[in-house]
This record gives sequence, C-alpha cells and structure tokens, in this order.
Amino acid sequence: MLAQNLFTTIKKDREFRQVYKNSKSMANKLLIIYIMKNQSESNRVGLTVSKKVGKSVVRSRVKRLMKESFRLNHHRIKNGYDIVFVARIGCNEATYHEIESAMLHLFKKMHLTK
RNA sequence: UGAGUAAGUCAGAUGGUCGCGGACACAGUUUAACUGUGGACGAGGAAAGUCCGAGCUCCAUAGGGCAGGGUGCUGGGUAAUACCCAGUGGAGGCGACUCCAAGGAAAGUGCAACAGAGAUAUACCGCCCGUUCUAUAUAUAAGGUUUAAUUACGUUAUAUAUUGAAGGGGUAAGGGUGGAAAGGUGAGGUAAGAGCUCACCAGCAACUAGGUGACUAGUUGGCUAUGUAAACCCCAUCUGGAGCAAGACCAAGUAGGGACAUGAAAGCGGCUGCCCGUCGCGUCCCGUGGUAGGUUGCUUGAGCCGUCUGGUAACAGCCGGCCUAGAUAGAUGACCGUCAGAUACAGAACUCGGCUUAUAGAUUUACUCACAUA
RNA sequence: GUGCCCGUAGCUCAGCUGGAUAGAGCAUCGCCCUUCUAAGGCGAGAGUCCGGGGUUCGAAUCCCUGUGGGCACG
Repeated sequence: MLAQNLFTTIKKDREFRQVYKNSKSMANKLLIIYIMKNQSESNRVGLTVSKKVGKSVVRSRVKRLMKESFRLNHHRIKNGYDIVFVARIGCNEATYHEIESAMLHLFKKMHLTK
C-alpha cells in the first residue's frame, strides 16, 4: 500500500539539468522522456511544459493530465529512476487518453515496465 | 409578432470511484516535526493587459525652488483617480437612446508643403475714372479742286463716340487654386464697387434677467476676428522616488593583499533630472565567498449580504448577519453515468477601486419604432 | 510577479522637431567587363512603415488601443 505512493517530484532547476545531461531520451508525437538511474529505491518525476505549448490555461491542463496518467500508471514500472517528461506542441489539444497511451508507449520503448 | 435601445443576472448542475492544497479537530510515533483518520473550504467576470488611482513597505520626518509629468465644460460622489452620477454645449438616430481629450488662437512664438495673382494679408485677369498717343466714324469750321448746287473728293483744326497701346488712380462684386481667400443671402446705392446703408441669419462685446455653475434668454453696440495647443506655450489644478524579487527576522558561510590619504576642504553615495538642503562614508586597484536557505510580509478588508433612512443619482449612514483560496516549479484533475443537446473567453501569486480588451450561450426588467387586432 | 525597450525592402539599420519621390549597405535579378568565375562598373525590382481608431488640410512621425518579440530583477 505504501509502495504505490513512493514517488517524489523533481523541483530544482539544478536537478533538471543533471537529468538532461546524464540521461537517455526518447520521444513520440506528444511527449519526450528522459530517464536516469538514481541511487534510491523510489522514482522521481519531473514534468515540463514550455510556453510554446500554449497559454497558462492550456499549460496547466496538460500538466495535470500528465500528472494524472503518471499517478495511475507508475506502479507498472521499475523503481530507482529519475524521469523527466517534456510536453511537445501537439499536447495542446490532446485528451487524457492520448497522453496516457503516449506515456505507456514510452515506458515500453524504454523497457521500464515490470 | 418583428426590429431595436438601455440596465442587469448566471458562467453548467448533479451522483459514484481515484487523486491534489493549506488550515481545523482527533489519534499515533515521539518531543517537534512526521504519519494516519474525519468532515468542511478551495480561481474569474474578466483572475488578462498593466492603462490609471490608492493602501502597505523602504528611502530623512517626505523638505524648498526650477525643470519635468498628469488632468482639462460645470456641479457633486469617493481613500483617490484619467473612474462614477447628474447637468451644459456639440454630433448622430424617425425614436427609445448613443457618442465627444469639450479650457485659452483678441498674451506671445512657430508651422500651413503643392497649387494659386495673393496665405494673413494680396492685386494676376477683370470692372471703373482721368491723362497722353494712334486709328476709324460722325458733326462743325476754314481754305483747295470740282459740280447746275455745301454736289462730290481729299487736307487741316475742334468736339463726340468707339477700338488699341502706354502710364496714373479707384475697387475687392466676378474668375480659378486651395483644407482655409476676413462674414452669408437679398435690396438700395455707386463712375465701378464696397457693412457704404438697410432687413434677416451666423459670429463678437457689453448690459439686464434666470441658474451654485457650465450656460440659456432678451436688449444694445461696433460691424468681423483663418486653421493648428493629441506644436511650443498660457491659465487652472494635482504631483517626491522605488516597488512584496518592497521590506523585516533567523540560520549558514568567506581571506585577505597592495597603493594613496589621514584635521578641514574636496570627493563619493542615498533622497528620479538640476540647484539648495540633509544624512551617511576614508578612496582606488587586485583577489575571495554566496546566488539548492528558512520564517514572516500573506490575507478581516476603504470586505460581502440584507432591511431601513437621506439623496434625482453616484453614494453615504444606522442596525443585523457572514468569514469566503493563500500556493511557492506553484494546489481544482481523470474516468463512468444522468439532465434533449452543447460548453465561450480564460487560471489567483501583497491587497483593493476603476478603465480597456476577449467572450459560447441562457435569462430578467424597462422603453422605442413598425405591422396586425380591438 | 514587477519594471522597461523595440517592431520600416529577403537581412541589418536610417528617417520619428508632421509636407507625398520612405532612403543606405548587404542580398536578388539583368547587362557590361573576363576564356569562365570572383571582384568591379551600370541599371532594375522588391515596403500593409506590426494591426485598428483618433487629431490634422495632410501621419512612418503626434495621441489612444490591441498584437508580436526582447531585456532586467536577489
């Protein structure tokens, strides 16, 4: 029960830079993923939506959708990674289901699924 | 019924499952924080643009002068405003009603390209009156030739008329240019004309009456004054600066060296620019540390709702009731249903009052016009 | 969040104290020069002066309003 909620977020700019520098990346139409092994048992996730995607309403909606789909699916993947998702411009009109399937697709590509 | 005008209101609702934020209550670990449970609360009418005005904080207690900047019909409202209300004037609409940066151009300066004769006063063409010269026509007179005949012809002089030229004067009706040509229309008048005179109209000044006032109405007078102040400017009035990344407290952390000066003066810095005034400071160069801190400011406020009273209204006052986001990489979302169907513009970041801009749709009230019926 | 700045030819900029032909350099195109190219010379085209409204006789310029882009902050 506790293990399900064992993820934290990446917040500081320095941590984001570290991930970008030392990670493997992949992309599809909607999202870009960066993953890096960390020394802990749990996963850390960072979400980025740039200003190119849209105005503040669109950006915060995309962020919420990404957050929700990660929350509902993170139990399927391995632990011990720093993961950063970057939203691409196509996200501004995407629905929840599209973003969820894009995220699962990237998990599969990265061989993160258990 | 249709077309409109004005002022408002709402901004999907609801059920289930999973999830987020900070408070509160309880429990546990344990001694200052964490974990769990619980039921409440949790984005907007514009949260937007940052165009104004304030509160609050620091700069000196917020000071003086000049410059700069804002505002600009009148009266009121307000903490204040460039906002609001009521009126005045102007423009638009059949109307309900709407719109207007709307002081001063007779304090001064500047600008008005091109065109046009001329641009703040002018005289090109034109019109009119004298003078001189030339030509033509007519009339009269003189003498010459000629004829029956002052019959005809030409010459000279004078007068009149017309045409042309030169030069002088008057005029501002007409022409065309221009955004604008110094009142407009009509009549009289005149050499031709002209506010030269008169009537009406527009505009100006003074006086009288009404109104707190903008202004309105009337009488009289002199006859006339280009536009531009969103050009400088004048007048009236307001205005110190920076902004919550303001500021306050706590914690952690670094390394000094060299040159000049040592009182005064000078200099530097803060108080937007300049001058004063005032406060603080030894100055310059080289080097070093930090920029993953925390707490606070941070939400009870010129607050919201309702009755009544005053006021045409904006608004104010009394009384009663309510507490309604406070995050810090930044909280509201996802899925499945129901409501016939659909969901616009759009996300708080110290807080308010306005303005401006974006906006699917639903709905209320009052009024206007047209048509029909009675 | 707060405070500022800038939009003019394809690019970089003038012009911004109102006057009609909106200029300059580079780039593009054509011709000349050269055996050919480059360089050089001559010429040409290319502008919603960011959009809308207002002031004015007249606006790239002045005023208002929107839009796009950029900069700074302890």
